[in-house]
Amino acid sequence: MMNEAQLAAELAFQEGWKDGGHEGELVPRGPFRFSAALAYMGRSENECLFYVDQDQDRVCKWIEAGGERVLVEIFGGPEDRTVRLRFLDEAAHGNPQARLAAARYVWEWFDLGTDLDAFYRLAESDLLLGPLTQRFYGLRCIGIPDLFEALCWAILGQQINLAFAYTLKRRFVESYGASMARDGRTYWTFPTPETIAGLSVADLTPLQLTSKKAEYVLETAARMADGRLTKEHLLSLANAQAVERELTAIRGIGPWTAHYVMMRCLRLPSAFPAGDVGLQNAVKHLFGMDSKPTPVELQRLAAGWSGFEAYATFYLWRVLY
DNA sequence: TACCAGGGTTGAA
DNA sequence: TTCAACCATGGT
Repeated sequence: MMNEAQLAAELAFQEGWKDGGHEGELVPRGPFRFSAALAYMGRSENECLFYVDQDQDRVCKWIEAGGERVLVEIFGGPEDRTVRLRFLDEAAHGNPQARLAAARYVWEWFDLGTDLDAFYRLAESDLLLGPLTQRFYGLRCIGIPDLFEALCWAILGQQINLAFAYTLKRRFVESYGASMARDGRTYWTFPTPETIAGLSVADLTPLQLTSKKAEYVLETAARMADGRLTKEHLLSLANAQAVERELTAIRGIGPWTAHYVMMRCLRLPSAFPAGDVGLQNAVKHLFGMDSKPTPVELQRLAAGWSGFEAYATFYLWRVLY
């Protein structure tokens, strides 16, 4: 069952998606620049779940969605303001279902259903955010639509630098994900909860996960594999507090991880990883402070961002990463 | 070589 | 309820 917000989101997608057979176009709501998305996506050379082409004008991904796997090339439309998809599998050309699933995935991934104007209006009078919305105009909060992938990525990235987090993800994906070779490239999909749930700590520690992280990932996989934890259930909860409670009840998922996933997967606008080191460093940098702001100081700043904390966080991160 | 990194759990006070 | 100790390992 969809709630009201989910229904509105679905209608916006259907309005925005123009299926043209072997190609298609997504028309976002409100301000958007494809190049801003791509600049963010190309930040790590070590990304293993999609390719950003060297001339930086397109991204290719083997998308797994709605029971379909589709190889898609994603590039900018007229004036950088829409997203165009090219389906590289001939099978997809005769399969509207697969094209729809892939388009829906990209719509969510790029957060094309959010009207940024509301965020920009709020940022106008904000000392910190105002300049950022001009600098990164049209940037969407690039997400992680798959819940298991989002949770694993957040857990893997706990308390380590981003470069090493990417290395861990690559090892994890290349050890237990599915792959397909095409045009000299290997495309990977993220491991399924079912696959990971069948492993033990000893299978994961050789990848350089700490044994704690291995336990956390296995526990998360087990819960998703047997249906105790689903994205649909989390989305059906009444409010962000309830989602946070549900997530932090899982060993290895604290407030930071919960809010990170609420922000990048569940798309809750008020998600806010207040203890995040990157967030603290961004504020320190922008204000020219001698030391990082405390979580309390950060919360005070964020009081003016009510309802847009997630976007504020993403724009602040963009300053450093 | 220290110190830090897009944290979390545990157990004592 | 709060807080320090501990976890462990690559990057700089």
